[in-house]
Order: sequence, then C-alpha cells, then structure tokens
Amino acid sequence: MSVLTERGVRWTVQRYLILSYLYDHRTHPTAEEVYQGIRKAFSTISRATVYNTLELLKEYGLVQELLIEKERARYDFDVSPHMHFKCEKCGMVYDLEISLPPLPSEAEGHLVKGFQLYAVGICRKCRGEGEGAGTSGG
Amino acid sequence: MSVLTERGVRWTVQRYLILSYLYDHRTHPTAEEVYQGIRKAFSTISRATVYNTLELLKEYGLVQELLIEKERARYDFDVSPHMHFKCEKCGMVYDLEISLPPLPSEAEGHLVKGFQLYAVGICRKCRGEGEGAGTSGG
DNA sequence: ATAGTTGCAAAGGCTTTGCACCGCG
DNA sequence: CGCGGTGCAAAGCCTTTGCAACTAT
Repeated sequence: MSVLTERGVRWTVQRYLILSYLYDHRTHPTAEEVYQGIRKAFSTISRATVYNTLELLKEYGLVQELLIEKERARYDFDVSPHMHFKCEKCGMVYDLEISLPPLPSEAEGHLVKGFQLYAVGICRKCRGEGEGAGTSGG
Repeated sequence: MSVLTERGVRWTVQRYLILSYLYDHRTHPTAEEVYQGIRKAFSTISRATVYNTLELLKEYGLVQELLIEKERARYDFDVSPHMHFKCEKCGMVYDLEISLPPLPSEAEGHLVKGFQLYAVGICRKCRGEGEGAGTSGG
C-alpha cells in the first residue's frame, strides 16, 4: 500500500483488516458491518477506527463510498467505474455490469472528478419470490 | 395535486408551502433549509412536518431526493431524469444538462424503477477563483 | 523524541417517532 | 364522529471528535 506509506500514513493491522474485509465481502457492507465482522477475530478494534479508516481509504482511492441509501453509507472494494443497484424490498445492493456511457472530465465548465450511478427497483430474487401463486398484485 | 387527494391524502397549506419552496428554490435545498425558508413567512411550521412532507412528496413522485452527500439529503422539484454535480470546494449542487444514455427498465434480471447519476468535482466558479495568480497546482 | 494511530466515551447532527390537539370530510 | 395532519419534544441512529496511551520511525 505504497500509496499510503509514501505520504507518511502508516499501514497498520487495523487498516489491513478493514481493507481485507472489503476484499472478502463484496456485498457493499456498512461501517457497522465491517466493525462487527472484524470484531469476531480482532475484538479490540473500535468503531472510531473503522469509521476513520474507511474515510482514509476512501480519500486515498482504495475503496469507494456508496451513498445509495439515506440511512447509512456503504463501502465497496471495487473502485472501478460501475453501477450499483439497490432492491427496495430486500435492501440488498448489487453491482451492475452495464457498460457505462463515456463520462466527461468536464461538463458545463465544471471539472468532473468522479461519478456515481445508482439504480433502485426490485431485484431478480425478490421478483421471483412474489410471483407464481398470487394473481392480483397488492 | 390529484395524485394525493385521490388516495385520501389531504392537500394542506404546509404541503403547498413546501412544494412551492422547492419550486421557487432550484438550489437543491436540504430539509433544514426548506424549514428555515418557510418559517420566515409561516412561523408555526415544524421540522417534523417538513421531514414528513418531503418524504410523502417523494413517495408520490412530486419531488426527487438527492443523496449526493453523506451529511444530509437534498430535494429537487425537478423529477425529470437529469444528472447532479456537487462541488467539493463550495458544496453547491448543480444540475447537469448532459444528455443521458437510454436507461434500461431491466438489468441483469432486476426490475429498475429509477436512476440517480451524481458527479463530484470543482465547479466552474471555484475553478475560476483559484487561478490567475498561482502557477503550480497544489 | 516525534509524528501518527488506536480505542473509549461523549458529543454532534440529521431524521424519525409518540402523542395530544385540531380540522376537514 | 373519524381519519388524517400538525407541532412539540424526545428518542434514535449514524458518524465525528477529544483525549490519553501507545508505537513505529
């Protein structure tokens, strides 16, 4: 993680565990989920460290912060440009592999540094569950 | 606002004022800004009513909720599909008139109901202010 | 020694909720 | 009369912050 150490930022066990957790869990976990997940093996870690580290990793471009729901932020190890989809029924957040349009680095005079593309709806799984038996929708 | 009254939802002065405020202020105000703005002329309105009403108007498709920053939600009278841009320097949120690609109503088996496209960077105004004198960027 | 990091607890900010009162239908 | 809506205050939840102890350079 030279991107950190080159700038006087230390690579600690906590930071490694947090980045590893996101690497292993591609379900776009929340800060709390990261905290609870790491705590199982590393019980002394604190919420503050998780929050601070996620913020730091985001600033250094190592993770992506998703603002797809109002209640809380989610985090994604995959920083490549891709779309996210949230199911309004089960709450799960999926990656969408839709090919993205060319995104301009400048628009109407503004310098554009990054994009986020979010979609909402009903996921494949929830669509399947609601059908089959009933005939008239609620 | 038959879309409301048809379903037993009443059209009240408070709701009118809140929708009007968004109609008049296309700066993507926060709930607090809406509250403070309306309070000047209608001092008895409460925050709870503003929050509840914004939620209701959103659910009925009369306004759009923007999750472009983690700290708070913003609201937009314009519900047509368009992109938003946030300046990370001054914090202002602009509309972008970029023509959007055709957005699928289905993607990878998921039923897609709506999209949000956000961009961040430095706005035209802030870019202009920082230049002119200095030569090397920070 | 110094600058950076952690963990705890407390604070902070945005948003939601419970409840009594009010008003239209 | 009843359902819906308002306003107040309190609660709730997510996130940030202050600070003392600690560690790698």
